[in-house]
Amino acid sequence: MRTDPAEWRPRDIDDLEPAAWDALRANTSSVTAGPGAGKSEFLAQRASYLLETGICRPPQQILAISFKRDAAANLRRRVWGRIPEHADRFTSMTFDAFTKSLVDRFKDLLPVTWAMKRPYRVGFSSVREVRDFLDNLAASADPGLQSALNAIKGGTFISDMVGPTQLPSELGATTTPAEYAVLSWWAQKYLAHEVPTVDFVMLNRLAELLIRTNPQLRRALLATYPYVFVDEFQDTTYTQYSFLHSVFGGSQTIVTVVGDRKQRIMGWAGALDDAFSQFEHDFSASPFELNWNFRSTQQLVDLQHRFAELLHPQAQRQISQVPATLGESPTAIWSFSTTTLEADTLAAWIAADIEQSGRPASKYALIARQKVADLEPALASSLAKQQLKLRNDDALIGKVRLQDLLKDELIRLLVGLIRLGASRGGQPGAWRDVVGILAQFIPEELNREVGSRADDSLAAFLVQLRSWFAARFLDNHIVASPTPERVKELTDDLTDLLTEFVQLDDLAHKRVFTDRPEDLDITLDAFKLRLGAVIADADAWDQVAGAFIEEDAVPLLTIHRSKGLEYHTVFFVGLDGDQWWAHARETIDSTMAFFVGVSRAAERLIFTQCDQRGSQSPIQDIYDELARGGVPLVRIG
DNA sequence: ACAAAGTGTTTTTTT
DNA sequence: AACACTTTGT
Repeated sequence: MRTDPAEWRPRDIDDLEPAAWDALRANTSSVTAGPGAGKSEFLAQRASYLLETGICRPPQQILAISFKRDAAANLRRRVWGRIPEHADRFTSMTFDAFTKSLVDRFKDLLPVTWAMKRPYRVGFSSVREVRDFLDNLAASADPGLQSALNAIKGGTFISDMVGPTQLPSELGATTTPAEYAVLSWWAQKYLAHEVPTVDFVMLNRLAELLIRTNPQLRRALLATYPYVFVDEFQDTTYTQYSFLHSVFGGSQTIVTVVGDRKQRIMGWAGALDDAFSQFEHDFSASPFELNWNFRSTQQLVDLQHRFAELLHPQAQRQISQVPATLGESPTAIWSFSTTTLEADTLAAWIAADIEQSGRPASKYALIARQKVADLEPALASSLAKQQLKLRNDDALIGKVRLQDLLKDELIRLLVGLIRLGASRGGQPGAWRDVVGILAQFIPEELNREVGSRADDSLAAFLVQLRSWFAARFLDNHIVASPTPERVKELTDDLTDLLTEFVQLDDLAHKRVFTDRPEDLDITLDAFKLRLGAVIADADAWDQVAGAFIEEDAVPLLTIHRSKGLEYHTVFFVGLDGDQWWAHARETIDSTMAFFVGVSRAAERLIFTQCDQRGSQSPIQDIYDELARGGVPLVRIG
């Protein structure tokens, strides 16, 4: 039943801050908020508000756009889990999935000039390929054009030139060298190619052309989605923004964008300088700023604020909602002579802190600016001496990065099944997770609670899986380690058993996980590789799921990969010129990256510097600001 | 054969 | 900025 808007209350959280209440009820608006403010949660609550009150009334839908797949999945899970009865009216997908789906569904409506004669292929062009194309083009061009074409950079041609160029509905004479280069690119990759090959920038332009040349299609889209959300708006590229503007600009659609100007870390990849101001201007949006911080203690918020002010002098000070529990000082800079001493000190300190606090290792994180693989060996061996594990989220498992593998829906399902099958019950979280993913095969299941078809078939399968485990003894300490052949046999059999249950050979089921069958193979290969390594090392089947996702390890990750995550204690490793070599050249972007790293910490933040790697002088401004913030510098060794 | 000059790499996502 | 690696010139 519909809730009266005045009576509506948020679910699963105590309350919203006053500014969030205002933004929740507002029309087209930009909502900016610092780290830990719960920006995605705000969008999830606004979705509940619009759907439960009937302000967004059937059959109208909300379209939520994110940049990354896991961000889109995360928002979808929150809303579907909270209001399953409205799940069919909340669409959460990535920018690229949305533009691609438009091209796939309506490609027949493309203008004659751009008609797609054959099925297209998605393919990415290397910098080398782009450079060769530009060189060839220059070689055969008029002398007047040659120097202009040669001056175009291969690395930014797609994002800076192909992206911003609107496709003309009919081809005519070109007026600038850039336009000539862009249309020649389209001619070669799309118009004249035996298999039209496009990347997501080009798909975006085709989708924009479709909407621009088919007013009835645009009207249908606007009628379906009167409410649009965009998350992480600070990282919007010019191409993405221009698409949003073409489709939803000047319409009745109510657009809500959310993000943080100070956390723009994709500038080097083409993100707009200030997407918010542009949006507020073009869409007449009302700005809102949220100021509560649900992540960090006030002391850490105050330190973060020093850097926030450097980036945005008008930044408002956040108010922490988290009580401090640590007695000692929550921040420090540790300066070492050698990398061995640095790694040993960190490892011993973490081990002692875990011993004393009982916190799991996953509440600590080692975060670096770049070149994480170079830092890994020393840190891993020092942690191993303390019986602690290091998880390098950047490591390649087959062709997949560990962090991406662990976020993959299929992998979560398979590991969840192993967890449920190998344990003696008491895994409600894993059960919910697995049923949630299974329910995607049978969407009508979302409307039912306990006793659904997904529950029944899962229970039946787990009986089978338990007997499989029971029949195969696994103890690498008592019995001699299994031979590689035996490990491979166990890995293959278990994988077959699991994928048979998931019915991965069924095309419809396959499509839930990926559009490209060859990617499924890459994911499954990576799954088997890791499963084999885990089985070879495990003492019992109930350890396998935990070892697979290494939930008891200290993660090591780059700032870019840490975005959106949080840890009790963060070690910001390598506060030196080696890791921060680009700081002088791109001070603003570099400081934003620093800000993102600093704001991952909930209660404690320790920086390290090591003479063997680099000195502090190239980032003296950061050291000065930390000193002004009262962060003590401790020399060790 | 060897030194000088040049190039690529570093932070990453999207079906 | 700094390093690894390749190409060019003598």
